[in-house]
Amino acid sequence: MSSSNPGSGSGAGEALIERAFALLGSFDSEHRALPLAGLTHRTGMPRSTVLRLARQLTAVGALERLDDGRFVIGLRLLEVASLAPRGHGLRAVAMPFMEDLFHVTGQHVLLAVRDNDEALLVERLSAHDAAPVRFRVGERVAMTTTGVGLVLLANAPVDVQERGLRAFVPVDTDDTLRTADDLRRGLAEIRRGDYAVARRTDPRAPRTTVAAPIRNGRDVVAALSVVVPSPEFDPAAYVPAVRATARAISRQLTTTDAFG
Amino acid sequence: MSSSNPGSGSGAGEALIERAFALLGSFDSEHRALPLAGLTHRTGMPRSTVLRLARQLTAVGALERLDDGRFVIGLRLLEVASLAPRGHGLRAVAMPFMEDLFHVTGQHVLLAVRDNDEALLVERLSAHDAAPVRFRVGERVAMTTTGVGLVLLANAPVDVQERGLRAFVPVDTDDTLRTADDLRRGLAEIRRGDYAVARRTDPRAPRTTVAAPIRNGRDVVAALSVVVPSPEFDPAAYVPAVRATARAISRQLTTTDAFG
DNA sequence: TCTTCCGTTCCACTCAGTGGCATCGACGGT
DNA sequence: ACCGTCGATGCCACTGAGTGGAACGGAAGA
Repeated sequence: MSSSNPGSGSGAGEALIERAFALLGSFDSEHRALPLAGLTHRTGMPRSTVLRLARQLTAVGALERLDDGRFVIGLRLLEVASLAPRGHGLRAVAMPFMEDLFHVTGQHVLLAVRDNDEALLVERLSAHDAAPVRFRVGERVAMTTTGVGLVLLANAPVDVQERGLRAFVPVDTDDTLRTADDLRRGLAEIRRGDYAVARRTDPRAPRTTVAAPIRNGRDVVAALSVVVPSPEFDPAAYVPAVRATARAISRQLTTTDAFG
Repeated sequence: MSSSNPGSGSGAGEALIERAFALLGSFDSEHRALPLAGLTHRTGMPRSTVLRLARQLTAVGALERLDDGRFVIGLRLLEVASLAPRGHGLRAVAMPFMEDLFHVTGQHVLLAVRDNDEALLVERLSAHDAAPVRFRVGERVAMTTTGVGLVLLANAPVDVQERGLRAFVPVDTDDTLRTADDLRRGLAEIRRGDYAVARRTDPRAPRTTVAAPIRNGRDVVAALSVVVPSPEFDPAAYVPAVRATARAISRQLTTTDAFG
C-alpha cells in the first residue's frame, strides 16, 4: 500500500498501542489542545477510530477533555512519566545541585539525556529575566548543535557517533564546527577535557554553552550545561562550576542508584 | 491477583488501552524497574500477554528495557507528558516564581493541582540540606492532609468538597482538624483568607505548611505552598510571600494562557 | 433559510490480540 | 556435576475487540 495518505497507510490497522501513541504524539508545543477534527487530520486515522481511541485514553486519564470538546494531554501521563528513572529519577537527584548552580550563575541551567540519536531535555532552570532559550523541557534537540548534545555524543557508543558524524550538517550560527572533521576533533577534545564549550554567533542572541557529563559509575548518563549570553564574562569562568556540579551529581547518583 | 480470571464472561480481556495503562501503572516509586514476572504478578495478566504488551510499549518508547531484562518507564512518556497543560504547562509558567520563593525562604516549595478527588504534586523544589518531605513529584496526595490539598479542596466544586468531607479521616498528627466539622470550618476559613496553614505535630518531623491558591481567571487551577520545620520562625511570616508569589503566578498564567 | 463542518451513534465484518502449552536457558541448591 | 525450579520466549488455533463506512443531529456561518 503506497502511503498516499498522510500518516499511515489505510489498511486494517497498525497495532493499537502504536496508534494510541501516534495520537498522543500529534500534540506538540504549538498544539496543546486539539479538537477531534485536528486529531483526525494529524493522525490520518478515520474519525470514528480517533474518537473511540481518544475516549479510551480519556477514560484512563492519558487525555483530558476541555469544556469546548478539545482534548489535552492528561495528568495521568505526568504521574506515570515521573517514574522514569532516566527522567524524573535522574532529575530528583540532580535538582538540588542544579539549584545551587543556578543560584550562583544566574544563568540557564540545562539537564539532558541521550535517547538513541537525539538528546532530550529533562530539566531547565531559568530566571524570568534571563535571555530566552529555544528549548523546552521534554523537547528533543539535535546532538551536534547544543552543548549538552555534544557532551552526550562524545560519550555515546561508536555507532551513534558515526551516525552523528555522517548526518552532521553545519549550522551557520556556529563558526567553529564547519565540517564533520571539525566535529570529530571537537568530540575528541570533549572526551579529553571532560567538558564542552559551544558558541553560537546568532546575531539576535549570541550565546555560549558550557556543558559537562554526568556519570553513573562509568557510564555517561546525562549532561549538564549553563547557557550564557555571549557578551557576558568569559565563558571559561563557568567551566569549573559546571564540572564540579556535574561531578557532585555523578557521585550522588552512583551512591543512590536511580533504579529500583 | 486472584488466580485466573473471575468467572464473569470476559475471558478475553479488557480493552487493550486499559491493560496497557494498568501495566504502566504497576510501576511505583519503590518499583521503578520490574522484570516480566513482576509485571505479570502485579497486573494479574497472563505471561504471554504481558510480554507482548510490554514489547509493544517498548517499541513506541513508553517503556525501556535494561540490560538485565527489567522494564522501566521510558523517556517517550516524559516527552508526551511535558505537553500536559495542567502539568508542565503550568509548571513552565510557575517555575521562575517558585525559584524566587525558594531562594528567599530556603524551604521546600510545592506546586500541586487537583485531579478529581485527589491532589497531584506537579513540582517540588528542595535544598539538599532541607528537612525530608514525603511527597515526590508525580505523586498523589490526599486533599485533607496537606496544605496544597486543603487549598484545592476549599476551592473545588461542591460535590468534590462533600465527598471530601464525607471521606474525611482525622490524622493523629494533626491536632487542629479532628472532625469533619473542623474541616468544614477550616475550608470556609481558607476561602475567606485566601490561604491555608496546616500544622503537623509528628514528633519525628513537626512541620507547618503555608499554602495559597493559583488562579487562571476566576478558576483555582493549582496551589502553591511552603513547608517549614515547625521549630522554625513563626509560619505566619511566610504567609505574605506565599500569597504574593501565588498571585504573581496567577497573573502570568492569566495573561499567557497555558492552553494552545 | 440553506450549506458546511463537526461530533457522535450504529453495525456487520474480520484481523489483531489472546492465552494455554511447549521449549529453552539461567541459576542455585545438594 | 547433576538435577530441580523458575523465568523468558516461541508457537498457533480461536474469537471478540477493534474497525471504519454510513448516516444523524446540531451548531456555525454564509
